[in-house]
Amino acid sequence: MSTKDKIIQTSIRLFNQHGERAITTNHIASHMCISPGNLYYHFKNKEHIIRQIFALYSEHLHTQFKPFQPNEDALQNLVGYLDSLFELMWRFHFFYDNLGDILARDEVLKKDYITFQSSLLEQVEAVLLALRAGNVITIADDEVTELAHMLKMTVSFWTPYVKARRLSGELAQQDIYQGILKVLLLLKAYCTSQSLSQVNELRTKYQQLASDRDTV
Amino acid sequence: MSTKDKIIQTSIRLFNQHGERAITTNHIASHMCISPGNLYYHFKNKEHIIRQIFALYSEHLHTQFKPFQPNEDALQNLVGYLDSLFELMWRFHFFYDNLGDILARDEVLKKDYITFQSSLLEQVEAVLLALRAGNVITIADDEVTELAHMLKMTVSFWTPYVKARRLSGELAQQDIYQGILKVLLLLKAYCTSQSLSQVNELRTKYQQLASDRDTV
DNA sequence: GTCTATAGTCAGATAGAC
DNA sequence: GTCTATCTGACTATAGAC
Repeated sequence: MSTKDKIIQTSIRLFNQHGERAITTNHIASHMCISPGNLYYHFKNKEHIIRQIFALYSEHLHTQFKPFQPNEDALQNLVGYLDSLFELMWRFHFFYDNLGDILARDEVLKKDYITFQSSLLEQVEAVLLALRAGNVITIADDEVTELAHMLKMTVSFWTPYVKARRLSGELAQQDIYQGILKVLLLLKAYCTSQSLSQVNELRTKYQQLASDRDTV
Repeated sequence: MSTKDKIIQTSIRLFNQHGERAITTNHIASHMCISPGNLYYHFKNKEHIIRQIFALYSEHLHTQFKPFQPNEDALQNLVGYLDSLFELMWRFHFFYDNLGDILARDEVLKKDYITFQSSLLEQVEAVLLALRAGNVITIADDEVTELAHMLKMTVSFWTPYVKARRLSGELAQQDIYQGILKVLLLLKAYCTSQSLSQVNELRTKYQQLASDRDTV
């Protein structure tokens, strides 16, 4: 792996562990056993490191989330979608721990973020409409956007919500499953009578995956 | 107003406007036209200012949220509860913009926060049970806690969610009403057939209050 | 209680040798 | 590409006069 890539990977790990604000460029360099000067050879400054991480984040999201194929099972597609989404939240949750602060310091990143979130909203709306077309949920047109926002907010802020409620900040895989359960809770309210039992089975599955802890 | 109180009020205002990280003790002092030395006469450091603000926040929450009286209209009580909650979120939203960071820097505050959130969760659960007792909602016992978490998360992170999606960070009263609508969306899914029309009326009311903008 | 002046600290970033 | 050495700037906090 190139030094540049190592800087990115180390930064992601340290940011997630200790928070973006607590980790300085010196910390990143010393964790990699390189000099601060070397780090600055590869990146103009800390903002540029974060921009690069954000690029990975949005790239991952765009490659993972293909639109549903009409002939596929809508519910099964949803499960894959959720898993990828929360995998992403797991890898980049530091970003949402400090979202306001990170965006306030970098106008360029903020613009990219807003653009990206707009397109993400449309994707989520498309998923909801596909679920409706597949008879998985029933939802009025004028509630689609509102539910999409709720889903997006839940996925974004679930990890900060969990982390804030425990003393040692470390996140576990189980916490992510709890978040998936919250998404399913949101969807459950819109399920058709045919899909309700399937969604309940899904919830049971994730409850088992999450059950190593008694949190939440 | 005492200098000490003015420091608190000015801090809240500046934190909400520009973010807690961006505002230094020097900013606070110079905005009040007092010296940094004077500020440090009244507060040991910035952490202590934030602790004091958190004390106001939790005090407000505890005084505003009386338990329901059994003979009162449960739905009407809920509306008052929501208004107070979002008033609080309006006044202290800077806290949730940077929650992870603020708590990571102050162990004492973090412990207080966790304790407070625990008791808040119980309050929300009590409200849900009261709504069920008042035939406003139907909900299974094992979903009460999960829904309470969703409500709490929504109220906490609605403002950061909104702020992150616009370039000028200023929040408007309408944004708060959009948040109330999200809470009502969550509850609507659990409404009884008797209460559904009332909740829909409530949603219409808040939609009008929020309609000066086309956001969300 | 309030001021001025300043010490201490540290993150962010650069210059120039190798 | 990488290092050492160093600088700048900003923020926190204190000392001592008024």
